[in-house]
Amino acid sequence: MKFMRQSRLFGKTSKTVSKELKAISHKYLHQGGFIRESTAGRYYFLPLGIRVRDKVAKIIEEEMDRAGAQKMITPALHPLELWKETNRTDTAGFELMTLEDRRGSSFALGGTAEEMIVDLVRGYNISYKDLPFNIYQFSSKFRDELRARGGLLRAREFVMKDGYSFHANEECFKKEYQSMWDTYTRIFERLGMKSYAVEADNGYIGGEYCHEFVVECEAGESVFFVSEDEEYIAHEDVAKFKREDVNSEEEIKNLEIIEQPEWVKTMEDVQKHYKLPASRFLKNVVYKNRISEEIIIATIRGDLEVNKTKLEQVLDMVGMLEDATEKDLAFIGTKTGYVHSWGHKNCTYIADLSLRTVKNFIGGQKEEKTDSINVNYGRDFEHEIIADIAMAKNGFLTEDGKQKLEEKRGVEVGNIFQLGKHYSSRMNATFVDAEGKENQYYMGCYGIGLGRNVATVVEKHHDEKGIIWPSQIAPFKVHLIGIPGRDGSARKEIDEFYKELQEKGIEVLYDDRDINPGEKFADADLIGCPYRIVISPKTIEQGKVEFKKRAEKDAQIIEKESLFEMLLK
RNA sequence: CGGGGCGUGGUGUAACGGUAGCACGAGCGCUUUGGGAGCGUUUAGCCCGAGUUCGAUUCUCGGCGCCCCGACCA
Repeated sequence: MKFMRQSRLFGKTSKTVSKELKAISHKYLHQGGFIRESTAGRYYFLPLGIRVRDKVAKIIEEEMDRAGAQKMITPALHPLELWKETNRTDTAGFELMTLEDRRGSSFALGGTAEEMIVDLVRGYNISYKDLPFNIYQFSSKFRDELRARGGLLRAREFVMKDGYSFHANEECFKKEYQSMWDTYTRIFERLGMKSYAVEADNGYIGGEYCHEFVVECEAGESVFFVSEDEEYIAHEDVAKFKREDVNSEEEIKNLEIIEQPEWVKTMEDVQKHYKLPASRFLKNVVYKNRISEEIIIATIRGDLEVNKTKLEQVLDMVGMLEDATEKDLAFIGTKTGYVHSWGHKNCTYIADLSLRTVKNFIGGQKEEKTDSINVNYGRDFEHEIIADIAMAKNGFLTEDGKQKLEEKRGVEVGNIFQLGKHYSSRMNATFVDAEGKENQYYMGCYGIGLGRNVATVVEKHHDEKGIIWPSQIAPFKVHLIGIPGRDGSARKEIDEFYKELQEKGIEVLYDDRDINPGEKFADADLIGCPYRIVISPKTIEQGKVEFKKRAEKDAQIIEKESLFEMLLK
């Protein structure tokens, strides 16, 4: 539908909004009559909202098609056995939603569709001649998020475009990865947003590398780091950085156990007590593998934080680590504040690279009244594993030490994953190669959440009065405001003008409601169509129309002809 | 799952151990008509359950739901 009388439109605007809605996109989309809450994280898309979302989907579809991908659709209920094949009933980071049918068959409500697609593909006799291909769908995804937030920014049910590509080998995959990279960049550009392709962690999806496309904005949850030349862009989960030497000029001293007052307990206390910066202390962070129950002690320089994602990757325990409890500490014979950097039994030690940057550490083996000083990594203790398991921070240097890293925050509007043979090997999905041998597929997958993109556009394009939609995804191109005048005499001309816009094929929302002009203007600003046209006795008298861009402050009175010319351009 | 806040007409809110008030909205009438207008009138509400009490919307407990922070995740 290209036109609509506002008096007939389902879904009203509201002047007031609950102060509980904090995200600006949530607020405006609710107030403007685009969405309505059902339960936490599940939303109705009202006529205005679905128009926008459909336009976003259309842009995505156009670009996916242009890249040679093919649209299809999978069922929403996935046989649970498939998820078991890849072990994702255990590792899926979101709580998988499951249900049974009357026969007792178990299903997962699809949260992502790798298993389904691989199951589909492996059911065919596919040869290398059929490869590569990229198949995608738009479908509702169900994720039992621990916490939904920010309206459409993180929902429990949302429509996602997810694509899956199948290849004979890595080289072929890499071309597709690049193609999807370019496709995504174009999509977000067309949606009116600048995106960063951010190196990220694959998480429960699997595979070895991936990129998040992130649009910078305050409401976002993705924290990432950008080098000055923007060559290095990485999510905080994976961001690498240089650990600078803390005190390389210092002489190495002998290890000593010294007395320490009992009030010295926390990191803050020791800094106060020794009057030294945090970087001079050893810090131990304890985790437990929730599946194997193994206790992990990560030792790190006191000024750094342990990066759990990196840690899980290094230990090959993706999605399995949780904070150790007091009970877990008791299991290895200690308690909070008294975890040693060496010597505990029944646990695995791992060191961060930063331990090599400090001479004469303080701490590492703290008892009730004593602590160790002049501890040197490599001399006094050494862990089996030493790796990069630290969080980067704003202002840290890139790995080569040449540039500063700037911390940014944004919304992850899409992602592309290298999956490699993660799924094809676990699910034994093969094709026949040129030599007639069975070979596992090399795969990638590519996702974009529609609602989240709608919300992100609002986060980026609004002012204090409401939304300012980019023309290409606005619910309507033109918001026609009729002011019939005191005696209603202009009504006829306004209706005629409305008809004229329709005949010319211009998308228009016509505010024909019998309310005050001020209310119409306020709603137009809130709804945010890119062009506002006002017809009133005043404009009719001049034989012209009033025209205003939502993004601009002032209106202009122009000839109808030049208006049409501009709108049809 | 941990911490905090909250649950009153469609929306936003107030008060109170005993009668639930206001504003917006919606309906009707009149007026008004270029930035959420006015007057009158009508409409509509205490999340659920248990307990304490003569009496609970109010106090207590439990449940459910919502928002925010964290954990988690994309």
